[in-house]
Amino acid sequence: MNSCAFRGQAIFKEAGIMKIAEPTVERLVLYYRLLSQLHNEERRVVSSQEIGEMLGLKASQVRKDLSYFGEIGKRGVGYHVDRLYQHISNILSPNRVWKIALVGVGRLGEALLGHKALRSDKFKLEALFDNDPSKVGQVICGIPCYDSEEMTEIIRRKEIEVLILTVPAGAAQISADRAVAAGTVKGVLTFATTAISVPEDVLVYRVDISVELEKLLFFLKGSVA
Amino acid sequence: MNSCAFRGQAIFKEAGIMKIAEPTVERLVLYYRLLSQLHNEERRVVSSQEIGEMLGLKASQVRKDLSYFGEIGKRGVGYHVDRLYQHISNILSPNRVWKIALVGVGRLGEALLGHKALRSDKFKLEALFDNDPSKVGQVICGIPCYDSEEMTEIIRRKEIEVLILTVPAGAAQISADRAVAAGTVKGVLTFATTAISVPEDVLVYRVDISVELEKLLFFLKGSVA
DNA sequence: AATCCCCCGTGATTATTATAACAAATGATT
DNA sequence: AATCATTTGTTATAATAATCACGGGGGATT
Ligand SMILES: NC(=O)c1ccc[n+]([C@@H]2O[C@H](COP(=O)([O-])OP(=O)(O)OC[C@H]3O[C@@H](n4cnc5c(N)ncnc54)[C@H](O)[C@@H]3O)[C@@H](O)[C@H]2O)c1
Ligand SMILES: NC(=O)c1ccc[n+]([C@@H]2O[C@H](COP(=O)([O-])OP(=O)(O)OC[C@H]3O[C@@H](n4cnc5c(N)ncnc54)[C@H](O)[C@@H]3O)[C@@H](O)[C@H]2O)c1
Repeated sequence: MNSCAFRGQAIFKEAGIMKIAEPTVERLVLYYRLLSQLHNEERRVVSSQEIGEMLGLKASQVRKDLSYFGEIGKRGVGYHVDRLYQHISNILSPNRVWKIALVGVGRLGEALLGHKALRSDKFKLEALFDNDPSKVGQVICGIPCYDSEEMTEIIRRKEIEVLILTVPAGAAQISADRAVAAGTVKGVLTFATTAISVPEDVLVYRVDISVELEKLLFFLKGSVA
Repeated sequence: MNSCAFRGQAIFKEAGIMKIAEPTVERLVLYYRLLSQLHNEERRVVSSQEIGEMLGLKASQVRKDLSYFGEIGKRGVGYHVDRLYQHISNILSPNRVWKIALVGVGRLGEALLGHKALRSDKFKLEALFDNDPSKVGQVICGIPCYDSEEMTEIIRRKEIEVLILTVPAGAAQISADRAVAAGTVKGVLTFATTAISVPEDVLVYRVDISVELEKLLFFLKGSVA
């Protein structure tokens, strides 16, 4: 089963190629988490209605998302928890273990290092980079920290494919440039509060905490008298 | 100028009520940051084309977003940097200084505390909450940390309106419940990797780092051979 | 086995968001 | 002043995403 980035409702394509919309992938991860929980609770079946209530989604949305991958539920009954869990797990599982690196071992970088989000069997964190002499050369959370000046060379040598950027805004572009120059980087997850420009074939995802807070406050302004 | 949360393209309403789509608000924050930078560089004018190039957006998107708030640009010329900066600042500025609290002073909570995202004149961080005895009673980054058992009472007394949730997933719902019980909370920004359920009139924004990483990996799988 | 209520899968519809296209305005140039 | 190259504001259109609505299994119950 192949898949690729796509803006639009998920559709089956003749050639066996499946294109899944980003909002659907996001919800698949939520379904996966929920199923994991239900699995642990030894729950046997669950309906789209129930999934929707637990995640704050419409039942029809849940059914549509799940139906993109074949008829996995049972009419009149619901979805078999373990089967659906395994199914979504297959969909989300990568076809390889990605090699990743984190640039900027500051407050946020260290928080990430300590968190389970970076302990996944989908990737292996192979290197850290920083320009702070007190960090370079250290082994932090079991991962060696290198000088960011050597980034291009080390990323190329280690064949790092994914970059997590937790450097200050001013260092984001130069860090991205150094990493991309290695030629191995396929994707970047950036937390910097600035836009970065990379070659077209590098996929960038941005997590912008300040923006989310601003949006919350903006819409609060309108909803409250 | 009033505004409220709304799913759909921004429209002027007769009554002077303006409804702005969330994607537009998100980009407004990006425009604001960029304008701040251009302002510091003493740039005088900028075109929608240039803004778009710097932020990775189409010029037509930029013009559309900016036009919701009246004719602020000058045809044949572009947008006057300082004027647009001030204008967006007005749009984004709250009609009050929000009182906020942060629950869960762990790795992520502390990273946020140290970051400028929580040093804004749009809100005042009034309280921290944790259930770790080594944190309760301390003053962390200048903010007092209270026992999470006392949350309802303290939030009510301090009239906290916005909550930042950085507790483990298992503590997210109980924390939200305790806070909401105070009756003063209007909005929540949660980083927990779980859904929380709150009354309809409480606005929830979620930042889910693991989900973003999962999405990146999923779409990498499809884009790479 | 007939009846009933349940609940999935899916095509149709609606809602939302992005892009394109162009008239109108602006300042520069001749 | 007329012409021209620009660049906005805005309407029209396209693209994307969510929801509805219903056909059709599925199993329990009588
Ligand atoms: N901390 C937060 O809660 C938070 C919230 C929102 C956004 N962010 C964003 O995340 C990023 C990191 O924030 P932070 O709070 O961890 O900052 P920080 O200052 O604590 O850490 C930044 C790290 O990057 C390193 N660094 C600086 N320049 C570098 C370079 N050229 N190459 C390699 N490393 C370099 C520094 O030595 C430091 O270790 C920033 O862009 C920030 O805007 C952070
Ligand atoms: N650290 C990260 O980079 C990261 C990444 C993605 C998601 N998250 C999410 O953010 C949240 C916090 O993560 P973290 O890494 O900071 O965890 P952490 O364990 O470092 O911190 C959690 C804090 O919450 C406190 N706490 C626990 N139960 C509490 C309760 N009932 N009331 C009040 N406080 C309580 C703990 O004492 C601790 O100080 C989690 O939901 C996590 O999934 C964190």
